[in-house]
Amino acid sequence: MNPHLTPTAPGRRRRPVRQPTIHDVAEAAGVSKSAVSLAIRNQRGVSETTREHILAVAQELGYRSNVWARSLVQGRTGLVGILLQDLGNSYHRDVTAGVEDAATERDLRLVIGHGRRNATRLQAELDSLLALGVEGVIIISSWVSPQYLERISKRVPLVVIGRLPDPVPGVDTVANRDEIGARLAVEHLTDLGHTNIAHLTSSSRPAAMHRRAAFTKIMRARLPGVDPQVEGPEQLEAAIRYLVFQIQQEKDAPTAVFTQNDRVAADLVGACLDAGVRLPDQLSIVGYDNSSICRMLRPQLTSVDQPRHEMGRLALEMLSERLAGRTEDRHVTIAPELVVRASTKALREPAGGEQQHRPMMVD
Amino acid sequence: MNPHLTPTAPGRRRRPVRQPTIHDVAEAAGVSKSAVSLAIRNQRGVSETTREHILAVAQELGYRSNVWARSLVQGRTGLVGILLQDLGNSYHRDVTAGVEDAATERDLRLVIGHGRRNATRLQAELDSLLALGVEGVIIISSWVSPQYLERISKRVPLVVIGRLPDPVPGVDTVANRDEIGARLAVEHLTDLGHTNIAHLTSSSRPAAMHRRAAFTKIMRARLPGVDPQVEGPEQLEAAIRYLVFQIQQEKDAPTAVFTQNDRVAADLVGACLDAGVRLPDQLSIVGYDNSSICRMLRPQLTSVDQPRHEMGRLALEMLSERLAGRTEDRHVTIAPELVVRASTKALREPAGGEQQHRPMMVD
DNA sequence: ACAATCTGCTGGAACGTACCAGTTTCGGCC
DNA sequence: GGCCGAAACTGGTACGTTCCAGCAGATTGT
Repeated sequence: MNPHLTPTAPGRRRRPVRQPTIHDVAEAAGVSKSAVSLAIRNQRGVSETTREHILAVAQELGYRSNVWARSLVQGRTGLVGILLQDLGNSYHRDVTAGVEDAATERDLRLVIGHGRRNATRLQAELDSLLALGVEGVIIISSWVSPQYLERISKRVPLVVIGRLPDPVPGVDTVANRDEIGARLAVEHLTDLGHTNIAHLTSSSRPAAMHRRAAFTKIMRARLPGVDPQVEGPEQLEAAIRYLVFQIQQEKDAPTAVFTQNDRVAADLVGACLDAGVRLPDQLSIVGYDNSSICRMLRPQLTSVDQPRHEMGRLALEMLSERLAGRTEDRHVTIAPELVVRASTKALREPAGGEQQHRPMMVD
Repeated sequence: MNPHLTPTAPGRRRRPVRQPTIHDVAEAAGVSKSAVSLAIRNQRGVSETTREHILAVAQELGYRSNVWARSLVQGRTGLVGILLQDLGNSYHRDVTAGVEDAATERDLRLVIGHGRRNATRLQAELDSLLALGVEGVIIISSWVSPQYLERISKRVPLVVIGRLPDPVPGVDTVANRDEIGARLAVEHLTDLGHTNIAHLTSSSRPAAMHRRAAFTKIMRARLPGVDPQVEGPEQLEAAIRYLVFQIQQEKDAPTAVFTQNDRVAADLVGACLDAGVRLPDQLSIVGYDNSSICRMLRPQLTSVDQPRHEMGRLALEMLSERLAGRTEDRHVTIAPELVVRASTKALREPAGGEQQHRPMMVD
C-alpha cells in the first residue's frame, strides 16, 4: 500500500555505484527536488543563500544533471550531428572546427559521426546520429544518396557541405565556388605562360565532376584554341603514369596540371620525382584544398584554399536557422583563394611558339 | 479529475512535428505499448504474426525508438567516449577505427570528443562526454592532467592509449613498446653501418620523453662508445636548422636521425631538401607511426609502425572488461614493427673508420 | 477432469528531470 | 495588526521507454 516501500527496498537494481540524482541532492540539502532543479539551472525562484547551499551540496555529492532525463522532458536534446567521411583528413578537421566554434556559441553540442570512406557505414552512422536524437545534421560528404537525404531531411534539417548532383528539397548546402577556384588556378598558370594545362581527377563523384566542369569551362574561355585535357577519372594511377611518360617523351605533354585536390597532387608529385621529372621546371602543379600536405611536399604545393573554418561555421548557422523555423532551402557558396608556393613556375620560352603574355599577378 | 483530459488538449507543446512514439504505434496496431516494446526489441512474448504486424506499422509511421528514454529506464546508455587530440591525424583515425570495430561487436556506440590540440578544450570535451552519459572513455592523448584523470576515473572507467608520466590508479593504458620501436630503428641503422645517430624530438610530453629515453638506452647498449645525441625538445625548428648546418659542414654530423614521429621527420626531410642535402645519401631518416605521410615524402620514409587498429581494439576490450566489473588496473603494451622504405641507406665506407659489421636484416 | 505450466498479451510503475499549479513565508503598507 | 502581493518553495505530473506482475486462454501432465 505504502508506495514508499517498494522503491527503497528492492529498487535501485541497476548500477553498483548509482550516480547521485536531484533527489539525493534535495534530501541532503533539506529542500525539495524542485528547488534543486531551479538552483542548478540558475533560474529564479530560490533565494541566493539556498542556491549557494544547494550548489555546495551538489558539488560535494558530485552531482551531474542527467542530460537524457532532461531532454526527455524538454523534448529537445540540443545535439547536432556532423557526418565526416574521414577522420585523419585536415579538410574535415578544419571544417569541423568551424562547426564546433559556431555550435559552442549557440549552446549546441556536436556529435561526430565517422563514415570511414564507406557509403554503407556512412548511412549507418547517420542512422546512429538520428537515434541519438540529434536535432540536425551537417554532412561533409557527397556519398550519401539523394533518396536517403530526402528521406532523412523530412525528419531533421540537413546541411551538406560540398556538392550535390542535384538540389534535394529540404537540404541546404554550403559549397566553395569551384568555378572561381578553377579560374584562379588556370589564370595563375596562364599568367606564367602555360597553355597546355591538364586536369587530373580521381573520381566521378559530384564534387569532382563539378570541379572538372569548372576547369573545362574556364579553359574554353581563357584558351579557346586548346582542347581541355582531363585525365584519370577512372584510373588515377594509370593516368599519372601516362602523364609522366608523356612528359619524358616531351611531345605535346602538358606543362602544367591542375589537380582535383592535394592528395591527388601529392601522388603526382611523387610519381614525377620517382621518374626524374624536375619540378617545377618541367611541370607546374596546382592542388586544391591547401591542406597540410602542401607544406610537406617538395616543391611545396601551390593550392586553392577553401575557407574551411568559415564554411563549417556557416553550415552550423544555416542549420540553426532551420531549427529556428526557416523552411525555404538555402544554397550558399564561398569564394576560394589561391595560395602560391613553389610547385608552379613560369614556362621557359618555348622553341618558336607564340607566348601568351599577361602581367604576372603579385600575391 | 480525469487525467486523460490534460495530456490530450494542451499537451504536446514541444515539437511542431512530433516523432511517433511507442504509444502511437501501439494505437495504430491495436495492441498495447508493451507488445510494441517487445516486438521492437525482438524479444519473445509476442507471436510471430503480431510482431510482423507491429513492425510493419512501426515502419510505416517511421517510428524510431528514443534512446534517451530507453537508457533512462535501463540505467545504462551503451555509450562509450573516445577523446582525440586531433582529427585530421591518421594515427588517431586508425586507432579510432579499431575502437569502432570492437565497439560495434559489443553493441556499444562510440561518441567522439575532439580536443583540438588544446588542453583546456580537451578537458571541456571530456566533461561533455560525461554529461552525455558515456559509460567509459578512451583517451588518445597525454595532455590530460593526472589529477583530472584520477578524479574522472572514479566516475567511469578510463583507458589511455599512449604513455602516462606515472600510472594513475583506476586508469588502464595501452601503449606501444617504445623500447622495441627504438631498438628496431637503431638496429636497422647500425646494420646499415651508421654509428652517429641522433634523435630528433619536438616536445617533452610523456610519450616523447619515453621514446627519447628508449632511444638513449638502446644506443648505450648497442654503441657504448657513442654519446647519444638528442635534439630539439625545446625548439624543434632551430634544432633542424642546426642539424642541416652540421651536415653541410660535414664535421661530426650525424649520418642518421631517428625522429619522434613522422611529422617531425617530414619537417626534417623538407629542410634537408631545401638546403640541398641529398637524401638518403647524406642522411638516413627513420620516422615513427608509419602514417600516410611516409608515402608522400621523397624519399619515402622508413618508419616504425604501431599496430594502431589493434591498439584501438584492445583499448575498447579493456574498457568493456571494466564495465563488466574488473577492478584491478591493467597496462598492456604492444610491439611495433619497422617498415623499411627509401629514406634509409647504407653508410658509404667512412674514410678510415672502423665499420660496425652486422648482417643486414631482410624484411 | 483438474491442476499446473506455458504462451501471448496488458496495464501500471518506475527512471531522472522540467514544468506547473499550488502553498507557505515574509516584508511592506495602510 | 491585519492585509496584500511577491518571493520562495513544494508536490504532483508528464516525457517515452522498459520492466514486472498479472491475467486470460491454450496446452500439458497425471
